[in-house]
Amino acid sequence: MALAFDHRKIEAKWQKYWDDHHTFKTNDDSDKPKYYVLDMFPYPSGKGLHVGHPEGYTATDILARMKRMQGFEVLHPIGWDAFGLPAEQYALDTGHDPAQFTEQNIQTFKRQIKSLGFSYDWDREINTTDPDYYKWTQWIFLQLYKKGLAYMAEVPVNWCPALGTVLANEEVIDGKSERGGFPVIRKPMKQWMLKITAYADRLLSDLDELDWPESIKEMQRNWIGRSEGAEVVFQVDGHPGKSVTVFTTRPDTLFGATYMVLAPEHKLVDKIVTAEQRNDVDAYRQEVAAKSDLERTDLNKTKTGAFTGAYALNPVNGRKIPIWIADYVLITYGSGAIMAVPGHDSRDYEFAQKFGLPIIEVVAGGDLSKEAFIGDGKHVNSEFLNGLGKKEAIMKMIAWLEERQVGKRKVTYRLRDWLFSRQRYWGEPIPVIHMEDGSMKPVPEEELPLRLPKTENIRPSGTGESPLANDTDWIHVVDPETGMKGRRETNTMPQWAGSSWYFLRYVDPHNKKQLADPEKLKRWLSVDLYVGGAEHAVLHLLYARFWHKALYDLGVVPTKEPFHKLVNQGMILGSNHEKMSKSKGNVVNPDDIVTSHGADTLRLYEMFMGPIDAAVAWSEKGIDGSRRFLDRIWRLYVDVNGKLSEAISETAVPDTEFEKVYHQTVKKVTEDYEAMHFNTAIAQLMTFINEAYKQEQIPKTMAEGFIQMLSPVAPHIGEEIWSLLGHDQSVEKSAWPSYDVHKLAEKQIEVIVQVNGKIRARLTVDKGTSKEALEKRAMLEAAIAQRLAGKTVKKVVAVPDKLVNIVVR
RNA sequence: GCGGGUGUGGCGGAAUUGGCAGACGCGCUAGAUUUAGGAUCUAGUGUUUUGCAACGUGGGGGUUCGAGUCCCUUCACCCGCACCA
Repeated sequence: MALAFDHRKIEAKWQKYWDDHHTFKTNDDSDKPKYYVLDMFPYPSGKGLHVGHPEGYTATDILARMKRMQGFEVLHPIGWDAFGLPAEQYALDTGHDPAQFTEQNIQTFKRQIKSLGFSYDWDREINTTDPDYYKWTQWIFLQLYKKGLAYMAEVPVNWCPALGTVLANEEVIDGKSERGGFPVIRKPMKQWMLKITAYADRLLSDLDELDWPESIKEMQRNWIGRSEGAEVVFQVDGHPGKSVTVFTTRPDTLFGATYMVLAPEHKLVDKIVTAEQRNDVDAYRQEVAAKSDLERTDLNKTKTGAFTGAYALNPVNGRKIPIWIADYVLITYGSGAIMAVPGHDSRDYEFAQKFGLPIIEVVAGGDLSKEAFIGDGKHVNSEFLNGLGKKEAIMKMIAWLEERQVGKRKVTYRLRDWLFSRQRYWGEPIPVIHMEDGSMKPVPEEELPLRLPKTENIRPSGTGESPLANDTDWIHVVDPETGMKGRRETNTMPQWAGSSWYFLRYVDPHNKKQLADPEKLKRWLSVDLYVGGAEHAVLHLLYARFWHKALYDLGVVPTKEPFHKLVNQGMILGSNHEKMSKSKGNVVNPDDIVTSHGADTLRLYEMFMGPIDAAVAWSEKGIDGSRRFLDRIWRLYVDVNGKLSEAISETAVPDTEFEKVYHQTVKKVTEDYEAMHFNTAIAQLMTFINEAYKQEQIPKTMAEGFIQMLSPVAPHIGEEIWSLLGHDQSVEKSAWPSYDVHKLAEKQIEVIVQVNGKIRARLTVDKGTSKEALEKRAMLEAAIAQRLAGKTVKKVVAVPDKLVNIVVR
């Protein structure tokens, strides 16, 4: 039996030690520089931890542990994002109480996370379903309400019949619910909205300051979807006082507008439709209403529409143009109406072709018999714009419109207000009372938290009322001041509410009086490093930025942005390179690996698999290899009797080669951890061990330095060997090793000699040997002289410490 | 369709500012040790070739003394958005 360490014993021992000694407790009052490193807190699902979780958690843990050793005061917390649909669905399906079921799941997650040895400050654990926590979620909502950022509106919403609730735009993907993949339909309903659009410009422009992956920033930019253009007002012919406002990015093409299109849901349609067209229009609107979002967009390649019989007057030349309705114009964007310029917009072109509407060229350069011309060119058929390019023409047209008050410059966003209410039980109650007289009254702040009542029937009614509507005791209230009767809001908040500010609560998790002490917020914000999955690109990460900015405006938080640096960990795929799923049978359970190989091995392997942000396939052999490396370290340090090996010696004198490798290792590992290049850092640790095996003796200081560098990745074995090295304090309390630049560099360097770019010889020279000397030495090499014989040297390139390249003919 | 990204051995992946392609690990081969091993140690391992050498970073072209790296073009795959006026 080969020597191997007993991971079960060691891991349990050190986990207990850390707990007993509160090794990772953060001190708010220390003078050290701060480092706030955060994981996206998990949603505690019934399935337990997935191998994807430890990837990001290990990455942040390595940084947290290294930074502590480097003298930082580190805030590294964890908690539970525990409200939300999946647990509730499961509870419904199985007859569980969601509160109980969630608590159970949290215990499972906690046990699993603890078994992996992460250095969280467990005294700061939070839970979004805890009334002491959601008190402040509700408090934030009230502040938004008071600022006019939370309002009720009757809007066409995304209604998901299967889930019995409405969903935000961000939660609908390809016409289906993000959770569960159920169909979603459009339905007008009165709902709570948060005015995220008021922050559209700041959410967009402040992205530039963030150290985030470019792809995530780009997704947010696209989601916000700023576009610049103009609003143009068209009078409706024969209906004095009635007008249609359109938004266009190409006001320069106004002379080419040959018809208008309203969204089928547009309010004006009923007022302007002519008697003879009414049947057509009604039939078309019915047809559209029956279509799902998916059918309206994805599947709909051919244009459809109906003529209203009415005409609008083009403000620029008074020309009468027909008004149509068509579902390629969306009621949710701009003003729900467009001016159609078929010559220079491919959608309008397609529509005009199909319905035989006129096409006029106003920008030269294309071939309108084939397709619309989108590009830039000289304007034609456009009176005062003729001869101008696109940019000047746009400016001139806007000036013209503004002068006559028939239009103006306008910026439009694709971003919609955030639909905030859910007709579900398992969420924070919205703290508002609807009074008898129709007014709304916020629940007084001193009455918060407004607790979610315990109730038997949590099934969504399906009518658009929350299950809370069944709880008559809870619902009915009487205003103590006026005696007026009222009814509580029965909708709850979406899952994204609690996660939009949780990183603030970690800073001061037990504060009874405030969301968090402003002084502490000042000390800890913003988050220095935030790691999590890319699936939250436009959900959590956009909502959290919005709330943070609103709180910034209220003076609650001291920074404009919550997360300075963001990193997305990649997905861990099954060994068949497919996404892990039960049905494919390729799921790896972290518990099994912790039992068979140990937590240190799992952590090491997940960091060694590849770059942190890449999707990499799981490999059985790979995890064996990581375990083998730890065994190899153990055998180097520990003898058969479990004592420190005799090879590790205080008096050993290292040879310069080994010394160099050590200093290189300190340099590379320190830099690579900082840059989150964990796979290459580990490769360097392996190189060091390979070299160490070749030594008769290893100086103790180097042996210690190695363990310090290993311990952020493999903390249990790190602590165990550290104590064998004679330390009675955790390795966490030691100072990070440093390297000596002078010991890194060799005095002698190998320089390659190329002839026509091909390597023909190698020279060993003193470091810093001049170009001229290198050239001379190269020419004298036998192998080189041979190749130069009978040829003409055209050019010699010499780069000191690198190479000599001789070009011959 | 639009936007972003990725293509390197049998596999996961390394390669500052253009300067020895393939670090490290897995797998494989051989040897040592062992009663035995799927344990451990040592050596080897891009392809072709007996060798010299030639070829080699998805394909094609270019810039350069020199290209995985820069430019053009093309193909494949992945992710996001998708009638946004």
